[in-house]
Amino acid sequence: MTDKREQIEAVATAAIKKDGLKSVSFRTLADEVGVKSASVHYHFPTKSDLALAVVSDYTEGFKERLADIDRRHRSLNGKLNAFIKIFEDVLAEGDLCLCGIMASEMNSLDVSTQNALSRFFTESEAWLKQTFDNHSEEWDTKLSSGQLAKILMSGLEGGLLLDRLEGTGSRLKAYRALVKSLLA
Amino acid sequence: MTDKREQIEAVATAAIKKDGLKSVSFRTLADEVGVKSASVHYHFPTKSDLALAVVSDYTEGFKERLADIDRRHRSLNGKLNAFIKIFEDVLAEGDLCLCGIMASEMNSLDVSTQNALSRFFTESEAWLKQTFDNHSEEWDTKLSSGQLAKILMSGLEGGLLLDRLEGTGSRLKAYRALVKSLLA
DNA sequence: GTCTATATACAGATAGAC
DNA sequence: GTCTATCTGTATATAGAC
Repeated sequence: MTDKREQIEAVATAAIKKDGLKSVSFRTLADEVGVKSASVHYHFPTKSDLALAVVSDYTEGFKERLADIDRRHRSLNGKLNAFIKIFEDVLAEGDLCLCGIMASEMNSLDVSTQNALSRFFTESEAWLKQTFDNHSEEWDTKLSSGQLAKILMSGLEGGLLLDRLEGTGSRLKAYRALVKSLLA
Repeated sequence: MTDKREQIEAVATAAIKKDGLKSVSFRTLADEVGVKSASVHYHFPTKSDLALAVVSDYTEGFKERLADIDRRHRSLNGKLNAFIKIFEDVLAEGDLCLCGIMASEMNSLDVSTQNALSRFFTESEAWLKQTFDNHSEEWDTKLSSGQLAKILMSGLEGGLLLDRLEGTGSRLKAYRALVKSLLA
């Protein structure tokens, strides 16, 4: 069995992706990993500690997936579609992006967690921008690589949010079409 | 002074746009309108009743703004930029779209409220699609009007969510640039 | 590291007086 | 329509034994 602290984080992450940090309690976490709530407080003294740990881990995992994409795909088309597939996989689970749903709870998070969330989005956009820059001969539009990065990141976060309401993936599909229309 | 029920709804709407329905309690609502929580329960027996009322009102108000746009603007460019400005105004208040933030709380809402949220998005997208169709000679892209509608609605919801984290409006600005690039 | 037990606060909701 | 009072459940968090 994995380390208890990691187990708690994993259960918390899964729950937050479904319904946000507010819906997660030390009691429910404790029940799911088979301990008492005081033990969860041992690993994460306050809820803020848990929030920051979960966001940091999620960001690290996301960056690993981006590194995977860089390893596995050579074309801009391949890379962008693999990026979109990350969101489609989240949707298929009935989840949201952990950082997206926590962004909607911004006003009840402490500043360090807010900053960690900001970093998730700016770093993801930085990867997208770099990807466009590295493949400048494969796309053609009046928009800059930085604008395209922001459009894609925002659009996929929003598309996930809206698509989950109905279970269909029509908005994420529309973003696949947008990407296709940008390619030379 | 306005009707108490409307006053409660207004205060609830403002609070939800900041931090979601979960952060709103009958007690805080009561305090803000100067009554006791039991009186709030008189107007809205359960929290679900309040949620549905607030979403319905918000949708109605949003549709009035769309009708205003149709009255005030003749070009596709003017209409789309006015549409984006709705989101920029929400951002300037430090708020989110009420239906966007409640979509992130989907799993703790009852089905009728979930359906009302779905309707908000599909009707907004329907207005966008119709707007593109009514101005077919003013834009030029391989994408369909329906795809453009979904891309814009998702992107603006997501852009608002991400931009609010930092206070800047860079993602919404990128969507202004995207719209510009679509126009013939 | 995990437990029992508890402090304190706040949530949604209702009964019944006025 | 609004009030006081209360029920019941749950939240974060901590003290102290093992």
